[in-house]
Amino acid sequence: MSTVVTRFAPSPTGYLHVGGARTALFNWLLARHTGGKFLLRIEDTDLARSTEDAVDQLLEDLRWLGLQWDNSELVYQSKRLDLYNRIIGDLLAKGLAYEAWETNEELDALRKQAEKAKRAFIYRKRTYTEDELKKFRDENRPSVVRFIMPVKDYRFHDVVLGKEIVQPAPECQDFVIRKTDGMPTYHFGVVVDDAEMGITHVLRGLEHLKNTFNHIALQEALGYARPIYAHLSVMLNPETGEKLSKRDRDRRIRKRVHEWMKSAKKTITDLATACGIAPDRLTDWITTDTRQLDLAEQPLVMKIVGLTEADLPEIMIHDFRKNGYFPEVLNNFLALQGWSPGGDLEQMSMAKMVELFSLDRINASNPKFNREKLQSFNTEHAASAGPDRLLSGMRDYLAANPDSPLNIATDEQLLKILDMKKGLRTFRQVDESSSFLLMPDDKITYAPDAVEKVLKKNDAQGLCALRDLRPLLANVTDWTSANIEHAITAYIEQTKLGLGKVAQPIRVAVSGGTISPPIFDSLQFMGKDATLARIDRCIAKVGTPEM
RNA sequence: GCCCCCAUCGUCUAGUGGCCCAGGACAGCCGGUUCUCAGCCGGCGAACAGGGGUUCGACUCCCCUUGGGGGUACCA
Repeated sequence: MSTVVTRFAPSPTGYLHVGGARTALFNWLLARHTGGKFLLRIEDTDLARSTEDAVDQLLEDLRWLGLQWDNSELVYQSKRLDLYNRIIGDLLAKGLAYEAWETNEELDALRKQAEKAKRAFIYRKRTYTEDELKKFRDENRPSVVRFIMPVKDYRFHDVVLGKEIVQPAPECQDFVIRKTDGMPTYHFGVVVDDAEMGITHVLRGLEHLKNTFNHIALQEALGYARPIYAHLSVMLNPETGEKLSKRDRDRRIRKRVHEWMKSAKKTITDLATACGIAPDRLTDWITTDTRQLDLAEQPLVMKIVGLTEADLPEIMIHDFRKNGYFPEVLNNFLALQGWSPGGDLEQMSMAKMVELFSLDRINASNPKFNREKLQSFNTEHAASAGPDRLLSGMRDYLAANPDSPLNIATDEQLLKILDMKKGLRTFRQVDESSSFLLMPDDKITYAPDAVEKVLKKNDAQGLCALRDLRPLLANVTDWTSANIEHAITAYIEQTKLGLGKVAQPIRVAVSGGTISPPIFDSLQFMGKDATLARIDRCIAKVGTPEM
């Protein structure tokens, strides 16, 4: 009985994305379920795209999710070139691989030609003439190393698909194993490292299905054991129906910018001046679909066109953290994208998932990622979580959102706010609806539509109520929620106004908007002086002379 | 173009030939509760893509069509 060894092998090109996180989760679950090991390897063979920052972000996200890996020393492919070169040298010496000199342009031309002839492009070993070889060397043309893929049928059993996948002999081709820059290709790196690390189960995205044949051929040539393969479905964006991608956020902003220009009758130049980004840069971005705003530019543009963080689709794990989800809920939800324990069970702890996880209950069809259900899970989890978990969750959210006014709150204050916001969906929602409680007075801005609707409408009825209420509240000696309620209820009975007609003006005066925790509790939280000061300030700012 | 994978309510799914005129969850709709947002309570509508087989019997097995997705790199 050999133990299970799984791995997650991301390439460090940015924050961890949901698809990757699900792959990591499944590998982690399998390892934990079987008492095996879960290893982490960094596939940084693409020199142009890999960064050290990205590695840090990746590790941070994985830790946040609680997917702890078991290798104390991270495996970086970029640090293993000696090993790869030794093996490639052997392959070359044995005549199982060879150098090839075609340029990208030549290969492109061949591919186009094949497509025109309606057949697949297959690369097989070419013999170069002595003259050609001399010419290549003379002009110092860089070469790649290609593996001679033995021409035969390849087959393997896939656990998720539950069947044998076959590649017929005519589709075999000699693929590149070392690039001109001296780095191994993905195919070569995975095969060598999976074998070296003793990986027994490879769970990875479906986009790798056809790569598996290359990997098998290499394993056979190198005398490696074949791991068990399980290819996971790809998660789809419900809006586009395509693979979830980091680009989706940019798309959303782009769409909104178009709407904004149309409805507000603005141009891209207006946008550029408003957000302080060079007009050329923005024009280039808006006219070229493949261009993306970088992380620093996004918020500037979003602010102008009226988009908030919460409006963008979360794609990166970091986005979910910033938007105030529990990591355990995200894991639970991600697990359900393609796996089910069977029956009606959906909401589970990590421990329960570990207990119930099994490969043969993984689905092969591609799920569309549906945020509403995730939100609902988060809501229910928050409702059943104890104060400690809520507080630590809130603290974690605040750490990811250093600009929130709630960062100055004490634990006691946070606990009170959390208690007032029972029924919360996300921590961001708590933040957005409660941060006025801890903001300095002069940071409160009054939302124009709230002022209009709640204070000024009907001959400024709301504002009048505020003026009436001001002395009544000043008379409350013991400033508790219950006493405040008494005072206000008395006023309601006397004036025959509904509670809504009175509570809303106070809410606007105190928070600037129409959303807050229950109003009496909010006033108690702020204290008498702060409450009266805000009411005065509101009357002064909003009150009209003719009143 | 070529190769491959997939197919149950709008979405995620349960269902492994009779337990299913198909169950759950989210979303939706209707009603109730409430000072706002949320929440909560009660109710409703909603699917086996189509066509052939196999079988006493198909959501479940096979084939075709259609639809969706992925790959087609010196990216992983």
